[in-house]
Amino acid sequence: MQTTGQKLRELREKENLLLRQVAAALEMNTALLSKIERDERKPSKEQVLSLAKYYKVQPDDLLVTWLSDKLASEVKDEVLGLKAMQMAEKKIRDHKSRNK
Amino acid sequence: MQTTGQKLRELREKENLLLRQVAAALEMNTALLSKIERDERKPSKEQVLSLAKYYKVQPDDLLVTWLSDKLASEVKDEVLGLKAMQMAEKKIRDHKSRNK
DNA sequence: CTTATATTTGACAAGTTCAGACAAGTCAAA
DNA sequence: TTTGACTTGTCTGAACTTGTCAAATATAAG
Repeated sequence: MQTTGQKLRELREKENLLLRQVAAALEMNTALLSKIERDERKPSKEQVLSLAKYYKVQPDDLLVTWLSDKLASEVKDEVLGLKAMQMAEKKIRDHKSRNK
Repeated sequence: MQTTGQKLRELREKENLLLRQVAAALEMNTALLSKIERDERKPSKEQVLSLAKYYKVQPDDLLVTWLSDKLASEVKDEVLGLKAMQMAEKKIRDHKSRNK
């Protein structure tokens, strides 16, 4: 199961691109991109979308991973994390069916 | 499906207690407790535990709800929220089995 | 009505968090 | 030992949050 950072690094390496190159194309700092790829900084939604566009991949794939990173990090130290995830899932389902 | 605030309000009303009383017992501001019960402020973990103790209920019940509130709010405006929740759930499971 | 009490609201000060920048560091290849 | 790629440590400003206070509103009772 991959993180956003891992996916981004794979994408970049598959294309044989340098951090410098990608960073420049997206007008972002090289060190920052390095940190993002190593999950030391969380990219913004906009950054994820820009990167998906740049690498020409489905934005949704990256976005789901990115969101799941945020969720997982929220409960990573919590014993009750899994139970909470399941309850949250129900809440989302309910919330959705309410807008139908 | 209830929020932490809703549960707390139910608990208090079941005991016929005033905001003022509960707040005083926990050394917290009345306005703050009011906001927490209406989900206008998110209680800290410590506050949730204090409240559980005060009302003499299973801390875990409240804690799971509290955590799930945080998770749900993280994805509430996201179309891909549900998919992300499911991926996050896998991540948690993996993470757990790794510590076995 | 008037008063008393409970709760809510809005605005703000203080505190916390974190992305992003920069400079210095490591590492590998040549 | 120089060069280029990436990483690391540190700092700052901006955005967000929390808790408090004072004022507003609601509710009940006389």
